[in-house]
Amino acid sequence: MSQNNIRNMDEFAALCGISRPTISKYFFDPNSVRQSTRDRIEAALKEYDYRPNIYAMNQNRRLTKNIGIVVPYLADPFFAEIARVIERRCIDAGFTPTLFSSHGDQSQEIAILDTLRSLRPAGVLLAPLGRASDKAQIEEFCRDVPTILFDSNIEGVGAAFVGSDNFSFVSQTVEYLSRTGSSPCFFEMRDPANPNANKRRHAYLEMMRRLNLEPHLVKIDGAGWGFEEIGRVGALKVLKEGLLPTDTVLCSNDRLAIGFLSACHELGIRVGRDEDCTIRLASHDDHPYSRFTCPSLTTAAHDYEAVSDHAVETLFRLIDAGGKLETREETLFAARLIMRGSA
Amino acid sequence: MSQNNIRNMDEFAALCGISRPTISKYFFDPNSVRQSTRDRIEAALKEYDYRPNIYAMNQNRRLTKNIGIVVPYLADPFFAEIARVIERRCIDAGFTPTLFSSHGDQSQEIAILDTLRSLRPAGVLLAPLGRASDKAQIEEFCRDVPTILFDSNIEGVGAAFVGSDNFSFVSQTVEYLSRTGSSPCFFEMRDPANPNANKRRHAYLEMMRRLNLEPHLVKIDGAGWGFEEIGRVGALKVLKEGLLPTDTVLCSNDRLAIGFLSACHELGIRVGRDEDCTIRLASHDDHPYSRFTCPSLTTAAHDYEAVSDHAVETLFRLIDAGGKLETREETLFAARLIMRGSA
DNA sequence: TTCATTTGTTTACGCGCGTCAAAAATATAT
DNA sequence: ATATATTTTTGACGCGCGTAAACAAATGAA
Repeated sequence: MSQNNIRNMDEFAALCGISRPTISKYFFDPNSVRQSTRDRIEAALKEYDYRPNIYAMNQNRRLTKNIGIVVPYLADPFFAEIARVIERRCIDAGFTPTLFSSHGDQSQEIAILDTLRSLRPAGVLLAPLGRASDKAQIEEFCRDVPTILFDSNIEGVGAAFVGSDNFSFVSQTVEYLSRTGSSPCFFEMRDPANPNANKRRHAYLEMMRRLNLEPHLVKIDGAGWGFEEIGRVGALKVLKEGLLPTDTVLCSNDRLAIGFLSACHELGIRVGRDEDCTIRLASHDDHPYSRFTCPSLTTAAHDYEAVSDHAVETLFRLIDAGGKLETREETLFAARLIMRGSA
Repeated sequence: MSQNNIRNMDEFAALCGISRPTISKYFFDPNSVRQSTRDRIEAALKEYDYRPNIYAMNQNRRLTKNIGIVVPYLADPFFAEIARVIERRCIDAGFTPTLFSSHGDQSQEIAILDTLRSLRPAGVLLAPLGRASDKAQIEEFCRDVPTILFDSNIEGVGAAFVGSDNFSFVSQTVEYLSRTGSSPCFFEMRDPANPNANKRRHAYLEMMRRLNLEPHLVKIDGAGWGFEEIGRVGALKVLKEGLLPTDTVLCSNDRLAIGFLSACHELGIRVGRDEDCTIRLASHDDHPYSRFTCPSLTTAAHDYEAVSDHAVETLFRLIDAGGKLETREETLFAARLIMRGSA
């Protein structure tokens, strides 16, 4: 690769022997020029190592190739993992994804939307904070920027929602636990930040009703995104005070369950399905660490790939359609029960 | 806030009653204009909600206000956490941070550097992959872009390095374990991806020499960034085959230890310092989950805040100095021993 | 008041690229 | 070969802002 310092597209076009508007077209969409032309450009690209100035490009383009990815809490490996998959898909499709984390904080989420506005992205994949979100602000943002919501839904907001089917999660765990032992109580935060938590509670109640079993909700205190600690403290209290109505516990999510397991260990309570165990524990999400807890967690797994893929594909359709979809689609993917040591 | 659609800085300047060059100055540095002028601009800003076009801004600025943050593996909450702190500091200082994860992959790390070049950032905070990094490429990048390395050092590359003092980590754990029970063997990957792992091994050997104890290295197979699984499989093998030379194990890092604990649980081996336990286990990093393992992990904690703060401060100094520091600084922060249930 | 210093204004140019319209060149089909 | 469709070229303008120089105004101390 020769070390020619090419300053701008004009110079590169001259070296290619191709006009600048054609080069410009190529960089917006390599398929928009004839194959022979494309080959010549790409040959020159290899030789001269020119890259267009992204700022000058984006200043005048109707539509940038940027895509914003917003997750509520990146220190949760679940979101890190889903962000990774989404990022990959965007890059493969020729877009430039930028990752943002709200870090569990409303003002940060709003600040991110503000930043995203001035980035003028082609589209945004947004997993809202949930209850903590400023819904009016998100709604306004979605009116201006083509946005797909994922993970956590806000009714009527955004062009589509892609997530997991909470009933599928809970029905499988409840059915499994009830069939293989005593029926579960439901362990959750009193004021869950995430709307999925509410859906899971309803699913639990509905499943227990269908199975003709008595439901028990165990609600613990705590706020914020430190779910493990909230689960641990809540479990300690419940266990010490003997408030657990059954010997089978279904946690709303894996991170609470991780805290629950920690509390059990502290108190010398054995968890699992062996004879010497006094509690069975299951939960939902198939968090990346749930395989490594002691005992490993029986849980219901998200279809990460399906959610990521469908969210991205929907966004691409939305972008192609010019930012508007006829109807707001809601797509939910079923869970897969993962049986491990804890129940 | 009136809904005046302000198209550009000219219009906003007119509404302010202030010339455009002054407005331009203000947006580059609000302190560069007189207080009374600043007040007038900010009053107008409140009223009219104008935001300059970032693409037009960055196209012509000598220096953008962008800062790149690159971590090797974002699904590791350790990096997510440090990235969060760094991000915050950059925003507070008036910069626009952008977060990238190499996802444990060399080609992605190179692609990120490529992207960063065209972003023309004021500076970059880079935590390299380590052994998997293409050092020549990173070196070349650092020649062009003001860069601070953190977490994982590459000798002589970048304007400075900020990280943790591995000897401080290992000396404290080795000393503690030796003092309170039998001396530890060192459990690690055969070919660690991260240079810190090598430093920790050397520190272990050196400490054992100083304490006049016989060192034992237990090396396990495995590649990639799935440390928990590598640790679990490695521990299963070592435990089943009775290859453990002592009943006290010091893991190179917490994620391996999490896998080790998982293996112990599978085999019914109790870990901790109680009388009925057969193994003591400790490690390094104070991973966000190490508090919630069963038993909770005795470990040596990074000074997250200190590392983040110093890395950011060094970068700001570097930017102020025009991208060059007289000498390449290496700053290492000591660890803090966290005694928990596992040892 | 006077003068030096800081701060803001005016005017003008340029950055690198998107985009448009009309003309020219090339490819494809008949 | 001719006609038609597709692609590229030419030439030109504009985007929104950074920046520079010369000048004017405000400030502040003596």
